[in-house]
Amino acid sequence: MSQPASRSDPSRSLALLWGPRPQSGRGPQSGLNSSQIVAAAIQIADTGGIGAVTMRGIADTLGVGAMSLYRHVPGKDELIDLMMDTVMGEQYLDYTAETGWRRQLAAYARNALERRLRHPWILDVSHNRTVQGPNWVAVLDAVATIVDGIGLSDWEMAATVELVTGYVDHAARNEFELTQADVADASAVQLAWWEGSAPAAATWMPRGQFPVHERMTRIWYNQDEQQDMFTFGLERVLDGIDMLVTARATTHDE
Amino acid sequence: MSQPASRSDPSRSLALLWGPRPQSGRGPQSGLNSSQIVAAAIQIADTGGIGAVTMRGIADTLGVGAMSLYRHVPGKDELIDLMMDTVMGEQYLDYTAETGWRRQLAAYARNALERRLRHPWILDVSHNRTVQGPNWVAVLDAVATIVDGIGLSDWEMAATVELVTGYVDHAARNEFELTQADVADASAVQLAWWEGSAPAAATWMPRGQFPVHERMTRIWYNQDEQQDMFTFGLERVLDGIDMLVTARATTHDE
DNA sequence: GGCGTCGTGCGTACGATGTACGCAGTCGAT
DNA sequence: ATCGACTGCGTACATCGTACGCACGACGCC
Repeated sequence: MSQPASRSDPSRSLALLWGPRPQSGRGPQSGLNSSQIVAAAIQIADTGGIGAVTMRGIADTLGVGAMSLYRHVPGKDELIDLMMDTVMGEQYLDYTAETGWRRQLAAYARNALERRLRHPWILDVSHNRTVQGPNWVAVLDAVATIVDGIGLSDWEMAATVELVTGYVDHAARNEFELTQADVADASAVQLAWWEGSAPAAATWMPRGQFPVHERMTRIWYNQDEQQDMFTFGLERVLDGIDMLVTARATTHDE
Repeated sequence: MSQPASRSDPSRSLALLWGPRPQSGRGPQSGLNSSQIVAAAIQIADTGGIGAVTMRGIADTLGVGAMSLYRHVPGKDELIDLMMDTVMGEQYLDYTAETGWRRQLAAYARNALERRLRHPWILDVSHNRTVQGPNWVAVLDAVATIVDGIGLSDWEMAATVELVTGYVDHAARNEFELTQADVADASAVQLAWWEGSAPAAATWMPRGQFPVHERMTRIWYNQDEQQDMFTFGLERVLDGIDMLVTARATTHDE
């Protein structure tokens, strides 16, 4: 994929995401379409991460030639935009079963976390790609609807949605990292270093120099803590929003 | 750089980050060292993003051959670990000039935001790299020290630090994105689409289908709003933490 | 039916990137 | 002086995205 240096024309992605599906013309009937390509790409990403997604790999999975993909998807950038919007389609949109904005936001957050953990490569797709397709927009609209009418200004609503979605991304990232074998390995190595149990640790580790950090390290590197940490952080964020909403209601009452 | 698929042995990075600098031996005196390589890499990244950092590019900048870099840095993964820790060294560590944990956390957050905006490529380095060097650990220790002794358990402290640092990452990402020409371009295109002013918009855009999202879009895509949004979000987070700290103090008083 | 054009699949080739391997030369220890 | 450690780096290779153009099938027009 293109690194965060530059990317292709966003109009190409927008046309793909929102435009009508191309109708068959005078040429031979195609045995391939963009949905199949996107699905294969998602499957590969789910298994091996975003880095494992190559045009050749997708072509192999589909049993076609690599270059034939380009008849249906203009480029890899566009393909990734399509992938992102496709998985966005898995996001639950209706939270009215929960009463009150707070419960609804919490439900959204948990659902969003699940989806990220099911497709953790989402977290590794550069955020330089803000081309939003129908599913993505629907999700944002659903979240924004939760905080609509609770007494916040449009600006505050926009900032609140951003705060919550950003929190989910961050939390998912942390939780996912510790499930990765190589990251778990790195964490284990570092934890061992800090605890002085690694062979070379005694040579270099400045034990005692970062006392608070040492106390925190055992918690940060413990995979079993992450679920509770998600809840902790979410409650803090919701508490903060709650204070604002309450202040708004109080001001409004006067 | 290696995509989030797998990465090199973390011990190599740890040894580089924490171990002693290699002493000159019997060979010719080297005109090159890892610090120069890291500095050149950071300069390239600051200018063109993390994607612009290539071993050949670094070698060109330093006027040496690409392969000679490998005498000093085992691989690109390790180089990036070094880069990360080096810029971490720019983070201010002493916030005692501010009174109270809340002001101190806010000061840390602002300083951390600045650093990220100065080196935005940080945000694009995969978080699969959790190998922490001396500077990184010092930063975490400093933040953790701010919340030490305010009545939270170790676990709560760890979660609080995670919440705040995650918030800064997310806020920086949003703020930085909108300064990027290509992202600004994508945003402008999309905003035009949503406002119906783009040439092809009338054909495909489902105007009216996502009413709340449409109201939010103008705010989200407006670069001038981001600074205020950072403050908004930070205050909400700090409010949430404050509620907990207050609750702890109240419980303690009883 | 024949011809021309559109549309599909895809092989070849190329630029870009990380890095394994090994050569040539310098330096220090014996 | 010799040998081994150490440095710089050229060559080559694997991998990856994709430009270009060939071959063939399908459709519309005459």
